[in-house]
Amino acid sequence: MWSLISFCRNGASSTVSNGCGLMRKWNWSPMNFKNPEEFILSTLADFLNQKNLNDIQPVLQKPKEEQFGDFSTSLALQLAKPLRSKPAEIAAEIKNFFPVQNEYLSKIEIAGPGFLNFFAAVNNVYDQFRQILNSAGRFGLTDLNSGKTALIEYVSANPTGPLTIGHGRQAVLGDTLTRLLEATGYKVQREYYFNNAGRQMRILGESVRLRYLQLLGVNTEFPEDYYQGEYIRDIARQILAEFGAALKDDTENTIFKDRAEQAIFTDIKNTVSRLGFAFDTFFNEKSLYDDKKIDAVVADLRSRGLVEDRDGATWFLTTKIGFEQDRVIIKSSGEPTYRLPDIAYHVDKVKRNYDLIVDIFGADHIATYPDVLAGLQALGLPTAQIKVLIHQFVTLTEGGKVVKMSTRKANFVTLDELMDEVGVDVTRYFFLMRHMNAHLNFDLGLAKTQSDENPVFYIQYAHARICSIKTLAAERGVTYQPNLHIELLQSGEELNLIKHLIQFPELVRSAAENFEPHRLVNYLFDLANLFHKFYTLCRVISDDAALTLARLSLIDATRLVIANGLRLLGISAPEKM
RNA sequence: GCGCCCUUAGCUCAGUAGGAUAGAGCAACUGCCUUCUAAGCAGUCGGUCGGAGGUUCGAAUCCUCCAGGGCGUACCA
Repeated sequence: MWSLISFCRNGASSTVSNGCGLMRKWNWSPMNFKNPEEFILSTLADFLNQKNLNDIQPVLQKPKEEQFGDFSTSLALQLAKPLRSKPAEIAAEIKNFFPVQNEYLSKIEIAGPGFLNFFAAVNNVYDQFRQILNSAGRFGLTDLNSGKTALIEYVSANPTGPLTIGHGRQAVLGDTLTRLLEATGYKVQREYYFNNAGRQMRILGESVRLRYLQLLGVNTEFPEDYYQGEYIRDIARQILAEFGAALKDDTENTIFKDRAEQAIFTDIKNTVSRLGFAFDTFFNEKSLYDDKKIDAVVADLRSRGLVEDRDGATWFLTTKIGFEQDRVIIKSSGEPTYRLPDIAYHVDKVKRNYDLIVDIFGADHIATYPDVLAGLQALGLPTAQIKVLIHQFVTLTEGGKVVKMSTRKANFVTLDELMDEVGVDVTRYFFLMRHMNAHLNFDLGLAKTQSDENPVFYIQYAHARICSIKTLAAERGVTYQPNLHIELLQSGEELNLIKHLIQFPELVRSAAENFEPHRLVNYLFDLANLFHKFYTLCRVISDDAALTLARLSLIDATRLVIANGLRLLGISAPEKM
């Protein structure tokens, strides 16, 4: 696939034409650039500068075809119109603009209608490769956003029942995005927003109370819209064990609700912990009422003429700020709708001054966030730092058939049950492997397969294979030293692997910047593929001592990148399989 | 009706700012284990990128319209 390398010149400027007619090759000084990309982009920018075309941004791509070099640009094609010249002629001019001798490129070719194809100097590739083992566990991390803070809110399910598979996708996405943001330097706080006050929680408490009465032999009806799950009975049983029949006539029921909330939150935290992370803060909606932040938002909006009392309810006049209809924020019953606390919560978040605020919602919440952002803007607060991510739903399939996610126990409705069935690594991998905009088809049959059909193991297997080779090398008394003799790595399989490895930091950066963890999954899959190909064709431990050492460095670097990548995904990197 | 997302191989999906011959996994078929893990590798088969226009030297990608699917469009969260 073609790939965009970089849009900026990273400040590593080369010499600029000085207007005295000197060709830049005379005053070009070496050692200014980290890699060929920077060198090419800088030189292209200088070319454009000389032509007074500074508004054009040169773009580099990575051709998928080896014959088209390591980097390619269609700049000459773009310039054909402004320069009123033929692309091929412009390409030739650009090619001549590059210094003949430089340490970054081995050659430049003009191909097709006017593409410029750049071939990286192999020594430069080796230099970049050495960074992998030199950086070790830190390879792939950048300090791009160091010093910045981020808040990421996700899951945020009210404590009315165990986490479902839908929550699972969000939990894994959120955790992995956190890890990716941290890899670019952010200090990230994971927050879980919940409400233990509203109607749902009242029904929860009542559900437990009714089950408790049933356990006591009271013949009572259990309404259909109450919580049907077996976990309600479990909680009722615990209360029965502790209090006996003492609560039989207690209709106040706060004990039922409180015990239910407590038990369910414990359960949720355990599930999250199994997935491999923990939330830093749990933000209770109730605190917004206690701290009068709800009232403050209404008062503030009212003072701006954006609130009106009508039909016994309080309305947010969103039509005044460009929406099609006004929204009720306080019902005639006196209870706020979800919009009001949502706005107040976001006001609180914004005032906590994070450089980045990420909200992850399921597709069913698509309608809520425009109102929230509009509310913030109406209150004069900034929203540019807020990134709202919407993910599509999960469909469970098995044997090509959709598994209905009903409340019936027999189906895998909870995240815990899914992890019991397929394990944490598979769970995380399947939730991460698709773009979050796409509906996720979770193939239970495939996930359960502990064999070659399961893509998770393909990556892990590469890691385990490498560990096995390293063990064998040690057993045979090979003294391994990192980065020795790597110039001996010259075959196509070896160079393909090396070139893929050195892209890792850029890949991590772009996955984080675009909030797209699935890119890392695809990258690691491709990496494993390149390794397996190398493994098949190149023997690591051989009679050639120098080549053995070189290849040990290559597989060790591969192992490191796989391990670092899997760590970002929260997936284990087993040494044996 | 309106809003957001989706439509790419038989199935599940990639395709990262518009680039060169559209990729992978699964499924089907064929080879490769006396050599560091065959949970692997190599190969065959498979596509009017939902449809129609448009912009461009160049479109799966951008714009418009249409069709199909999902989710919303509450004084539910």
